[in-house]
Amino acid sequence: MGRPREFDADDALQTALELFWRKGYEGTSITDLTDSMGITKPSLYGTFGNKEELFRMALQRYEEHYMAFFWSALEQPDARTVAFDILRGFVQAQTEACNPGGCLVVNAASSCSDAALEIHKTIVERIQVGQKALARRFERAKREGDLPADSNPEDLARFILTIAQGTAVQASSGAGRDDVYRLVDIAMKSFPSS
Amino acid sequence: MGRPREFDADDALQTALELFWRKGYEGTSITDLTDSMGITKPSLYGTFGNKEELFRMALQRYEEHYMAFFWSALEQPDARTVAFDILRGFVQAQTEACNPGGCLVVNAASSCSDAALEIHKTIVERIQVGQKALARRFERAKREGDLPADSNPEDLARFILTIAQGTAVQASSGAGRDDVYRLVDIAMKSFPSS
DNA sequence: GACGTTCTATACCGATCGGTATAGAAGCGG
DNA sequence: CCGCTTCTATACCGATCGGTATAGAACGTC
Repeated sequence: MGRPREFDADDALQTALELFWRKGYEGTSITDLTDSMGITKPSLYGTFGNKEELFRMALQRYEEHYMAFFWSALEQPDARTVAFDILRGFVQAQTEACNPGGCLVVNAASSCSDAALEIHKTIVERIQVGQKALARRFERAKREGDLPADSNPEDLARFILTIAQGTAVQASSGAGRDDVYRLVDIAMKSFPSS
Repeated sequence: MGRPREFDADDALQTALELFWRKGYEGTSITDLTDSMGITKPSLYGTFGNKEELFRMALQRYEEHYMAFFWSALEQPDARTVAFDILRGFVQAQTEACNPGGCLVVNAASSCSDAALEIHKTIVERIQVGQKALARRFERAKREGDLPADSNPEDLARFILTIAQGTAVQASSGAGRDDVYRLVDIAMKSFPSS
């Protein structure tokens, strides 16, 4: 009942996601958003609440649409394949020509004026969730004899995600995909096997 | 001649540097700056020009005071020591208790509203300068037989700086110094020797 | 076709953004 | 003490920030 909205909320959210991805949370203004989404401010606030809620929805969409590879990589049979798939997945997302460069999470992790403290906390928390999940996967690998008995799963998880975060900065700075792929190959030499 | 200024410009610049370091370029407002520096806006503009010039001066001071280890590391005798010293130096600066977390350059590299495009360009350029210098050092090492003949100096330089950028994100996210030191040790396993 | 509901358009809100005009206070050489 | 210069304090500038009040337009229901 009532007047139907004249825009597709999903399309609009996707547009917002891309803006936040490219310009960060604080670097993206409401006017930027409404202009690109092709809607007016009351429509934005009526549909998405406010800027912070909109960002959180965009973040969730980002994880679902662009970070899905992470959770499927965890299901790979051996630790080395898990690590390699994760790194390749990150690089692919960060350097896709049709995507903004870098990583929405890493870009947002650095923007931290006092007003955006809550956003920053959320971002850090999302990173921790991924890191913990990867560490648990590596613990399992260690139990299964898939990683050496003297290896430290937490350290390895931190290592892999640090590489991913570093490549995000590289991608934001204009590094090419092939450059970063070779970098992943170098990093993987550190990864213990069997 | 004329009335002498009532504050120490160097102290004020240091304060500005720490603010930019912690909150990024756009996350730091003029009011934040004047409050922390203990001076008024006309004094700030009279002494430092404007916000962008102040940031550039802070950036220069940052490189001189906190990134000096980079250039002295380049003078180490072998490539492996160069790489290791650079990584340890970055981690030390990024996790020093009396410093803000992370890296001023990396934090600023991600904040990119339309208004800060020039700052972003400068930041990317500073990263490239360091990366090129390191690549040249590795080229020399290759000529000197210090690195394998089939190694790629540019890729190795990118690898080292990617680790440094990744650890900056980790440090901004609250990782401890020892955690990151162990991470450097893992990364260094990838580094070719002799 | 009137009604209640939901969306849209315009115009506006106080607060803050980076930056500055103006006037007075503090030092110098004469 | 006097200019002259330089810094400081207050008060202000237009623009933009995130967010909203109000009125009208577009639907389904009765």
